[in-house]
Amino acid sequence: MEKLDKRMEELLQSEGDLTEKQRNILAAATEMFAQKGFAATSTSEIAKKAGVAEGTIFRHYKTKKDLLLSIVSPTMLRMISPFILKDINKVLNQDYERFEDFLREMIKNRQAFLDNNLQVVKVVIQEIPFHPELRDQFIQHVGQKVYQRFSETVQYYQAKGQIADIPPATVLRNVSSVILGYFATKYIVAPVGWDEEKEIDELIAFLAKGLAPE
Amino acid sequence: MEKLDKRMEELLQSEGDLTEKQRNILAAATEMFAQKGFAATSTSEIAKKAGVAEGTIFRHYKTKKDLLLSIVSPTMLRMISPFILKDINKVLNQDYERFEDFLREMIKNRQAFLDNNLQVVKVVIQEIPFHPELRDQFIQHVGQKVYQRFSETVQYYQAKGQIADIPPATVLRNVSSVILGYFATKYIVAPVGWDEEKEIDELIAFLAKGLAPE
Amino acid sequence: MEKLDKRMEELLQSEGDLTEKQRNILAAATEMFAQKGFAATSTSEIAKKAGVAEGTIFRHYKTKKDLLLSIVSPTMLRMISPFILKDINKVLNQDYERFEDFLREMIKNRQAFLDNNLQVVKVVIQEIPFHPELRDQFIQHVGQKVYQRFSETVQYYQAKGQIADIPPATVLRNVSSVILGYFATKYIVAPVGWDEEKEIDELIAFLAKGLAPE
Amino acid sequence: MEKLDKRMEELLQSEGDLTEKQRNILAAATEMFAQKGFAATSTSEIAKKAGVAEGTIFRHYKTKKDLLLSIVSPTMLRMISPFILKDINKVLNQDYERFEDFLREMIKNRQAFLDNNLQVVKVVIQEIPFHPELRDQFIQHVGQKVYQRFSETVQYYQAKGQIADIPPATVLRNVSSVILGYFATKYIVAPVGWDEEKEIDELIAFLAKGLAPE
DNA sequence: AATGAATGAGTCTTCATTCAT
DNA sequence: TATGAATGAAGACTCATTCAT
Repeated sequence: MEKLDKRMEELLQSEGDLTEKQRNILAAATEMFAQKGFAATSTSEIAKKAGVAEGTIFRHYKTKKDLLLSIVSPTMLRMISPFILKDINKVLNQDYERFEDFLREMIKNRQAFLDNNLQVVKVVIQEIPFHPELRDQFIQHVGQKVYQRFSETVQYYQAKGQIADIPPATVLRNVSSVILGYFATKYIVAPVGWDEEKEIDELIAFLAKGLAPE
Repeated sequence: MEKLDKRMEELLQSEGDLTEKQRNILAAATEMFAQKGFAATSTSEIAKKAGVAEGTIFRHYKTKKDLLLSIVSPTMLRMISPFILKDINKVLNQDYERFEDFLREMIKNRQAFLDNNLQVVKVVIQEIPFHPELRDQFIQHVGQKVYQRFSETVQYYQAKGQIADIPPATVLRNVSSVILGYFATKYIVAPVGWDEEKEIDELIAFLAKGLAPE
Repeated sequence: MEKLDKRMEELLQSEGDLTEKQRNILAAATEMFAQKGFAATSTSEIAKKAGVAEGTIFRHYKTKKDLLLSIVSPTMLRMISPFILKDINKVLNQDYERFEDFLREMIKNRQAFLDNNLQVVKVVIQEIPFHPELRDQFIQHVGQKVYQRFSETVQYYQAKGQIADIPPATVLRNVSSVILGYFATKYIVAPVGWDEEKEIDELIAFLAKGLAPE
Repeated sequence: MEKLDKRMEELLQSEGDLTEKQRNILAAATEMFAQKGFAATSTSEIAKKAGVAEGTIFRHYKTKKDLLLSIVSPTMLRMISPFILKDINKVLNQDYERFEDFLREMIKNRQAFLDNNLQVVKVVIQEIPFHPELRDQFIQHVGQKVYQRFSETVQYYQAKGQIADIPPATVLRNVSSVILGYFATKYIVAPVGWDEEKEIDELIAFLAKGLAPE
């Protein structure tokens, strides 16, 4: 955990040091990767869109793949940040009387993140299938850290009799599936007349009922 | 619907006419596309793996993209086939007393399909973000046909008092999310000690409870 | 000369034996070669336009180049036929009192030929620069036979005092240049309001005056 | 005319900016195009002969066709330069008492040009039939500018009674045909014992007599 | 630090030609 | 005789990366 935190700090703080050109490169690359995919995007396109010379990209990122990792790795960390930030996590565990409240907070928090990072998240999701290291990184972080923390939370609410006696992994699976389905619908299908409040209420009700003890 | 059926027949039956070389090409391409993605797979790799000359690929598929479409389009149709085959659908609607039974049948049926078509489905899912025509095709078929048929089914069980008064679209979303999450876990995470029967039971119980009227 | 005549007969008569498919192939190839050039025309295009299978072309013509030669060689012979047909030639020499009359007959005769063979002639002219054998063939036939026959004719009219004492080669050059310029203008530039009779009269007058003794 | 001059300046001066590699590419391409034709010359051949990597060609010329145009367009302009350079033209009109003198100057001037640009001119002539844009460019420049300027000159000498009352277009046609025939003989047939002075004298005499009033 | 010209391996695709049917 | 599937070499062009300036 110490090591992870350190690496995360490095990654996240490193973005403070970026020159404007570097930021342009990252922004351009993210946009193109999200749109056409990593493999179908050429470094010359990125350079053009970023307004820099092609050589400049390779001064900052040794290879094209390096550029991808520089985008994807910190994002993956930020995706799961609520689960690895100890302080916040403690709060989560104890601040919310009911599992529903915890869920609602979680959704709101991640929603805010998505609103600001839609493209990068798209890149992460789209590229994971093609890059084993990314997959490993993802499994290691999400599967390990998130599962661990989430389990504790679930057990907490199970102890309070709010969740049925189901394996925490199954709870995690169902909760994530439903929330992901919600986000996917909102951000990809983008239906007209989408009533956010009502949708979230229904979603939480569905989850709570489905997970409640008989 | 007639037109769709016809096109489907064409697509699906066309696979009967395939020469052995064509089948090799499709198999090799599917495998590589699933593994490395369309854009990162070269036609020379495909040719080598298929045991044919590179030129042979282009005799059968005008472009590399054409080859992708020849893999993906029929698969998309087969993915949703239970929803567009009138007869099966009727059966589904009426044969199952309880919504749970309908769900169980559905899951079994699609599971069998996945068991035989895992790779192609992987290609479909992975490539959709990068090819607008695929997305359109998908939305048109799934969003239209599946939604429509599924809605009828949902309303049928709502009338029987087994499903709460939720918009069918929301029911569809939650059901698909949970089932997809189940498949994703099974096929991607592939956890050790996976007890299929028990998982399906839990999954159906979760859905049924979550969707049941208060 | 005997050999030439024989080869010519072979070439020209051989066209009688052609099957319909062969004729289609020759016609299609001629059209495409005239339009896009030999090197830029593919055998598959020719096959398609001729309505035959690609293999069929190679059954009749061993190589693509062979097909070109089958078009070009007989045409080259027909282009210069008035000079190698002994009988006609004799007539030419003696039937026309004045050089002008000879020229007029010549132009009319070649014009008729061009009207029927414009495309093939186009191919001949366009491809000669790229195929040394064609150039050689051309020089041998035109440079040898035509020059020889035309020289006799010129000398005949020089003896009659109608042409100045210029080397026959120079006369040939100027006469051909002017006639070619005339045809080029007519067939390529194709100016509106082209009065054929008047143009020919002027052309002959120009040549006659230019070549006349002081 | 202003626009043309500008474009010409651009085209011609642009050749000053060429790097050595670019010059090598142009030289190699010209040589190969002249010898085998545009369509039959591969970019890899050009690269090899120019001593550069194949990619380098495409850094300077977006397509192979672009490379052709970069060779052909400025050459076409230089071919007709005596007719579009106002100052020279004025001189031509007035410096020469007799049409013969004008012709002699013209021939000498163009001969010098040909001596230095034989290959490029070959390319222009050989490729025009296959590239409509080239043909259009040629017709527009030669047909328009040259015809116009030459007409004025012809009318000048007609007014002086040196040329018969023939349409200037016809004069232009005959003069160009004969001069082209002269150049073709000199550069293509390249006969032994060619006496340049004598040939030009005869040629001019032929033209002058042929065009003189009765 | 930034450039952009240069590279050559690699891309998709087309080609002329062959051969089993 | 005619077909058209199959070939693999070659085509034009693009790519990620390097390096001298």
